[in-house]
Amino acid sequence: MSSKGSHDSRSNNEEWFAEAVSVVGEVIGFWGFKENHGRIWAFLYLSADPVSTSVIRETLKLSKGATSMLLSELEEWRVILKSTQSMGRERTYVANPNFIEMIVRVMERRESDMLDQVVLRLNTIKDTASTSRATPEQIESIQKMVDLAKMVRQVVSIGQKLQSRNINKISMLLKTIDTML
Amino acid sequence: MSSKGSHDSRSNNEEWFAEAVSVVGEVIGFWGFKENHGRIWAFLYLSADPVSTSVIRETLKLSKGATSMLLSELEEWRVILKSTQSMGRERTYVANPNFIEMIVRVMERRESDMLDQVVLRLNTIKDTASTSRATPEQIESIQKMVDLAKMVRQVVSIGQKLQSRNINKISMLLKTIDTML
DNA sequence: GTTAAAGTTCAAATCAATTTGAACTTTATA
DNA sequence: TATAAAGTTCAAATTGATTTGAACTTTAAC
Repeated sequence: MSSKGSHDSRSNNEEWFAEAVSVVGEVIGFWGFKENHGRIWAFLYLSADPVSTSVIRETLKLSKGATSMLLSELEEWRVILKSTQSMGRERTYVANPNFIEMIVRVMERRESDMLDQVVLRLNTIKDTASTSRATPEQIESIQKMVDLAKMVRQVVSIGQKLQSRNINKISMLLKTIDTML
Repeated sequence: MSSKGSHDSRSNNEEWFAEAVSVVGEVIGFWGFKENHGRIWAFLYLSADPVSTSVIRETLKLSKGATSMLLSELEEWRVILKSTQSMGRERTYVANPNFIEMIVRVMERRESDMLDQVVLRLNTIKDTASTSRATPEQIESIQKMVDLAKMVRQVVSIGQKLQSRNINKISMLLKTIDTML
């Protein structure tokens, strides 16, 4: 009766599976996204085959509305992908397996506009301050904040370039940098 | 009447000053801390002299309780420092001017425990999965998540080492890395 | 083109994070 | 050491984020 699809019956109802989904959810939640973004991604990442919307919804105990919104956000960010094969008339999804790409793309999207805006606003503030009775120290402080915002932007842009590389290569690069310091 | 201290009467009631405090608050809030942590830090950073608790409270429109809690958190993180000189019987504070130290210290504190726990939990999950009917692909997926968590830890540790250096040096390092890619 | 299942939207409900303020403790000066 | 101002604590209130589900739109099988 319960073995309609191939997913209920496999590992996704095991203890370790639920725990893994939960850990990833917590981490993603900690890092400023919704816990359920992480849970969905982890569920798909640990599933061998594409998973249908209803299986996601039922396994993770989400409402129809939440499932729809979360899936379209994740897809927009390319953290998950629509699979070509579909179960009946439902869509199915797979995880984008490239961790770095996923993290960086989402970070980039979130931070870039914000950082650009901050630089703009701080520059305007600096101009206004210059024509007011701000001290040179205050102008300098604002400039330092501009510099920091620009530096963070630089880090994000490096992250972008790292996208295509795998974790081992990046780890090696990081070790090299570490010994340079 | 209102010129008891030296702070009301200076630039902290100017438009650009309020705007700067607000921008920093938004950024800090965006980056997972409380907006008021950022507002207090910015206020102190842009003030020439140590600022008393009551001036902070009144300028930023915070309650007594909130002010107390926010200040002790910021101080615990060494984002701000108690000044030796005090206004009457009140404490006064100054900003820790080292941006990088501030950001990295707080990041480090927030992420480190979490990452260690994640690595631990994922390793436990991997063990359990191995003795269950998890596929080799699933075990490998979990291993990749462990590797990622460890890599992020590495990044945090590099950040720690960058602490003492200034923004220009780091910017140059980042440009070097960027061209290496 | 009907129809029924899947997907979307968004206002209301729920849940979580932050702030308040009154009661309390600590501290400094008289 | 008495006292009054500063600082702390934490339960309740507020504010903000997330989720739900009912009404709606889209899609694809017939």
